[in-house]
Amino acid sequence: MNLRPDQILPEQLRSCRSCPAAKGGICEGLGEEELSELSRIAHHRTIPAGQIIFSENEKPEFFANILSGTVRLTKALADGRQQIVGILFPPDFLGRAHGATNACFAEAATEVELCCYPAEAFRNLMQRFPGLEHRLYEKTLDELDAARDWMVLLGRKTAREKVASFLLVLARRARKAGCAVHGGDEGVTFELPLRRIDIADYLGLTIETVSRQITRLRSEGLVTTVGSGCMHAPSLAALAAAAGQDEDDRA
Amino acid sequence: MNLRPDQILPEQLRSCRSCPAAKGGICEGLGEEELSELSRIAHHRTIPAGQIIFSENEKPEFFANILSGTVRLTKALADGRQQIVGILFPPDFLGRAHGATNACFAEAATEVELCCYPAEAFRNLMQRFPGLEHRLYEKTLDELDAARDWMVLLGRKTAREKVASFLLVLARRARKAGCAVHGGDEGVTFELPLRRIDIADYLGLTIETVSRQITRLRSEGLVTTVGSGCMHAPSLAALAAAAGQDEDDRA
DNA sequence: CGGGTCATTGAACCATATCAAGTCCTGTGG
DNA sequence: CCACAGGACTTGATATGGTTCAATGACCCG
Repeated sequence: MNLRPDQILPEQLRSCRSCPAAKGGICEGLGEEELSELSRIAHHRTIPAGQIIFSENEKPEFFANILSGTVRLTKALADGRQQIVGILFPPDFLGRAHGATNACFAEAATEVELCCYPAEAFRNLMQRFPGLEHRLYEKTLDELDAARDWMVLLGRKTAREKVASFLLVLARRARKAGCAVHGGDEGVTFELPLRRIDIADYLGLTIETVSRQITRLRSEGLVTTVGSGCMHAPSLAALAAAAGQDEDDRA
Repeated sequence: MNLRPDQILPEQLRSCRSCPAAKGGICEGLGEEELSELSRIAHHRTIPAGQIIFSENEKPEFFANILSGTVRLTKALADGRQQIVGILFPPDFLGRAHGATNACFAEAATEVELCCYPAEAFRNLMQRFPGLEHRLYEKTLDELDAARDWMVLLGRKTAREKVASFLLVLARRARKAGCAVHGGDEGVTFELPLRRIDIADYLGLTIETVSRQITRLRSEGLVTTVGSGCMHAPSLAALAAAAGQDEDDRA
């Protein structure tokens, strides 16, 4: 299965052109040379739902772009209490590009497709191409902003606001993905890529409380259930109000 | 007061050599040229306790190294609820080096000394010197780790564990600053740079709960009060246990 | 149809918030 | 030096939002 570079390269580069993670991913804006070198060390991998992608305190073996699916980043206390500290969607980057060990667990919340780069080779490329490191830095700043928004949620929001905030994040993502340009406040239908237990671990609640609050938001007409694993929000503005959001906050 | 570069440079560079933020700061490991260019655009500033250093959603005018004092980064909900999303000490870097606006408020928790760089000039230097951006990226990754550790605290820890965790952070910092190499678990004396209200906003609690938990930890012998604004922890291991820490966790 | 997982609902409890006094500092002016 | 004013902190009593424990319901897959 080991192809020589000249055999594998054209195929890989072709796939880069149609990559779902090209827009917004770390590859965006890279030059021909960077992209070609990146594609040379890349390989795709599919990971079934529920599987651990890498573990905390482990030496990282690879970094990856997420091509499809949802990844949850978790940390746990000694007695088993868990907190989800990040959710990654395409075209997010997975892995801590510097440092000796992973800072948290990464698990496939759904089936996940990755475009993986061996750690050693990727770090070499980063040293050679400041533009690549620059893209990663920007992505990390965005992750830091998201983490801090979540700290506000965890520390200061009520259960209802927490659940509404979570649904709002999903709804906004879905709207952006559907790239609806209409500025109005029309409804959005979106998938729930997480089970109740994951939502609870993300929001610092119990599954029972999450369930009750979803029921409540439903009874208030802020969301409706569309079959299993799918919801519809008639008004993002109303949902944002329930989330205690700072108006224009994009989180 | 405007000096020509050849006049200001030697003085500035000399002060860089004895800079309290040199060890661990972004300047560490930079070459002569980088350092000299950085020093050329730098100016020092002292900010009294309680003053806002910059505001959320504002275009950043400068970035800075913290030379002394404590800075709190805060976010607020529309109705006034507040959450501290980060605490910065020397030699941390203050500011979001990319992006159009500040992501949160920065306030001087104590009197603060800064080494400021005008935003525009600093970003130019970053483009020219990948090594500088690399240092900043590493620092940002550390901040992200810290933010995620704090998410676990906010989402999953009890009030007692939260307060113990906070005191543990301060104690570990003080120990490291005193650079005690003795591996044993001796006591540490440290300052409390935050008032109760700040501690509460950092831990997602009320001041009353913070006060009660400190009283409780004191009565349990885990800490003692040393005058005003100073505490002593006889055993970091015991404090870590009360913090529900993952043993070797350095946060 | 049966067994498993996931989600919902109900009832009781408890940790933390809230409301309300008090106490301890610290600086200031007489 | 004392009196006292204001802020920061502590302590107490009560309320409550969210957890816990337990049962039930919905769905999927074999």
